[in-house]
Amino acid sequence: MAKSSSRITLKDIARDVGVSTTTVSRVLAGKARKYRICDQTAKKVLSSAKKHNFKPNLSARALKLRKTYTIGVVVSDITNPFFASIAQSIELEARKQDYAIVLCDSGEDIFTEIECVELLRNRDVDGLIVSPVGEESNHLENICKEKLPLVLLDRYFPDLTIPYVACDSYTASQEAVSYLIKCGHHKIACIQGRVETISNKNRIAGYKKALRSNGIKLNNNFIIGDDFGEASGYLSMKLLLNQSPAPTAVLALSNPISLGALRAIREKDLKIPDDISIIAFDEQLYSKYLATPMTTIEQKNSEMGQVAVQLLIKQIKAKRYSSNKGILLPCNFIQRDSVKILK
Amino acid sequence: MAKSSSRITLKDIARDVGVSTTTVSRVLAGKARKYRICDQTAKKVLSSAKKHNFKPNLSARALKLRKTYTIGVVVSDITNPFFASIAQSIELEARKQDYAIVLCDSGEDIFTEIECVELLRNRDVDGLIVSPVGEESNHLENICKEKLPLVLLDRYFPDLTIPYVACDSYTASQEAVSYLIKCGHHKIACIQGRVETISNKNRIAGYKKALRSNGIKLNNNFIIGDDFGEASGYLSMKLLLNQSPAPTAVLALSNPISLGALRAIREKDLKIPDDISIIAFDEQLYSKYLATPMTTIEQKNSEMGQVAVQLLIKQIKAKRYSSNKGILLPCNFIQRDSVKILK
DNA sequence: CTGAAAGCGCTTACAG
DNA sequence: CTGAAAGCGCTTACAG
Repeated sequence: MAKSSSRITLKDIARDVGVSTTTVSRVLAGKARKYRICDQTAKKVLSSAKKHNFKPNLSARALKLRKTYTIGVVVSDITNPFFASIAQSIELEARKQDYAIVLCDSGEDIFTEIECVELLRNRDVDGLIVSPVGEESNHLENICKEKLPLVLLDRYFPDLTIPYVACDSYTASQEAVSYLIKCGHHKIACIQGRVETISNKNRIAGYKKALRSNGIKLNNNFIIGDDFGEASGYLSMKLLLNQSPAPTAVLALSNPISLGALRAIREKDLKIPDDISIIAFDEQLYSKYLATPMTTIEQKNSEMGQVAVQLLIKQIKAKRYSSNKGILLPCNFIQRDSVKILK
Repeated sequence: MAKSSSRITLKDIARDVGVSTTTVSRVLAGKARKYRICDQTAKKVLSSAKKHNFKPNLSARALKLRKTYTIGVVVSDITNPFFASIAQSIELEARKQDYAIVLCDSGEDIFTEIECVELLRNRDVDGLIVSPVGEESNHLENICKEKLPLVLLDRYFPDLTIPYVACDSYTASQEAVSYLIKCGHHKIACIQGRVETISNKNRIAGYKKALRSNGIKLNNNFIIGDDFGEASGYLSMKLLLNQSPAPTAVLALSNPISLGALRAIREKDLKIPDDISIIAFDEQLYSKYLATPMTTIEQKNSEMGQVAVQLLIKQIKAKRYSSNKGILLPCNFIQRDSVKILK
C-alpha cells in the first residue's frame, strides 16, 4: 500500500483499515471517545498507524491549525556560557513537551534582534522566548499586542507588562557588595555591562543600595564600562587601576568582564586578592580553576530556561493572553578566594 | 482590504492588484521573466506585496513544495563552549541563506541523539547537521540512504561516506606531543574523552605517532579516561598522579578535561608547569587567564560551522546526492606557559 | 502574457 | 457511530 518511497499519510492508513480519513484523524488525535468511535475501529487504526510508522505531516497540520509546535528563541549571545546553559535547558524542556525550538543569535545587536524576531514570526512559531538586547522594545510590545505568546528571559522591561523570568540581580548585587564592605572594603568599583539592560540596572541599584546602607559615599568614577564582553572589562579595569584613589575591590557584572579585568590586573603584575579583590556575576565551570578561585554570584540558568518554557507553553495553551507579571529567581553567592579581608 | 487581523495572503494581493494568484505567486517567486509577465503587472504586484508587508505562509509552501527552509542541528552538548561557538556560526550562516535552524542537544547520549534525529525528520527539515555521539551510526546512514542531506560536524565515521567537516586533530595532536618531546618530556600521558569518537581516535593516533617518530615507547597506562567532561578529567589526573612513574606532561583531549585535571593537580598542591606540564585541546576565552596561562590547540570553530552549512545547502540545492567525502580544517597551536622546558 | 483548477496532507463543521 | 466535503495558503501543469 505504501505510496512508493514517500511518507505514509492519513489516507494510506484509512485505506489500510478501510475507514475514512476523518476517523483516522480523530482516533490519532485521541478523540475516539469524544466521537464515540467503536473500540474495534480505534484499535485497528492505532495498530495500523503504528505498523506503518505513521507520522503526521506537520506542515499540513500547521496550515490547518495555525500551530507549528515550534517556539522561537532569540538569545543575545550563545557563546556566552550563561546563555548556552539557558538554551540547553530551554531545548530540553521544550522537547519534553513536544515543541521544537528554532534558535537565533542576535549577537547583542538590536537590529539583528529585530530581524530575528521578524523572521521567527514569519515562520509562525507558536511563541517566543527572547533575551533582548534591551535598547528597544517596540518589536516586542507588538508581539504582545498581537497576542503572540512571549516570555522575556534574563532581561526584561520593568515598565512593560511583558512576562519574564530572570534572576534577582538586585538582591545578589547588594549582598555581594555588603560582603565586600564587611571584609573591610570601602573603595569598591563596579564594572558594568550594557547600561540599558535591566540586569545591569538592577545590579547597579543593588550596588548603590549596599553602599548607602553602610554609609559609604558613592564615587561615580567607580562605575565604569558599557558592554558585557571581555574587551570592555579589560579596558575598564585598566582605567580603574590608573585612577587615584584606585579601588580595592571590584564587582564585575558579567563573567567575560571579569576575565577582561583579570587580564588588565595581570598586565600590571598585580595579585588577586592581595592587591585587588574581585567578585563576578555568573558562575562558570572554570571559576574555581582561575589563578585565584573566584568568588561569584551564580544564577539559576537551567531553572530560568525551564520556567520560561513552562510559562510560555501555559500561555500558548491558555489561548487568552495572560499578562502575568514575571518571575524572579534567587541567586547563589559562592564564596572563594578572590576577596581580601582587610580588617 | 486586509482580512481583519489575520495575515495577508496571496489572494489578498491578487484581489488588490486585480490579477490571479497564479500571477502573484510567479512574480513573487521571481519568475516574472520566465512567464513573460508584463512589467506593469509585475511592478504592481511587487509594490502591493510590499505595501501590505506580505509574507508567504511557510507552512503552505512547505506542504506544496516539500521544502521547509529549515535545517536541523543536533549538537552533543551546547554547554561545551566548543559547540556553542559552532552553533553560533551555523545559525549565522544559515540565516544569511534564509534558512532557520532547529536545534537539539543530545547531551552526549546516543538514545537522545536518535530521538532528536527522528524528531527533526518528522519536522521535514531540508537537511541535518549533526555532531554525533559516535556510538552508533545506523540512524545517520538511513538519512543518507533516503537522500536527505546530512553533514557531520566535528565527529565523523571514517568508514562511511557521510560528508563531514572537522578539524585535523591527528596532525594537531602529533604536533603538540612533538612539542612536548622537544621540550624534553618523555613521560607524556594523554587524558582522552569518549573513545568511540573519531576526534578521540585521531588525537590518540597523533599522540602515538609522535611518540613513535621520536623513539619513545608507548606506556599504555598513560592513556586514560573515557569522557570529555570535567569529572573524567579530574579522576584521570588523580589516577595518573598516583602512578609510578608519574607523567611529567599530559595532553588533555578536551577543555573540560583540562579543567578537571587542573582541579586534581591543585588538590595535590602541585604547580603548573613546575611539577607537571599540560596542553589542552580547545582554545577558550579563559585559557589565558588560568592560574598558568594554558598552551592550547585551537580548532577553527566558526569556520567549521560555516563550512558545514555551505556544504549542506549545496547538497540541498543540488538535488542529486553528492557523496562528497569530507573536509578537514587545520588547527592552531597556541603556545603559552603550561609546559616546562626540561632540558 | 495570464488564469482556472488541482492538489499538497491535514482537521472539522455539517450531515446522517 | 461514521463519512463526504470544504478549506488552510501556497505552486504549477495545463490550457488558452
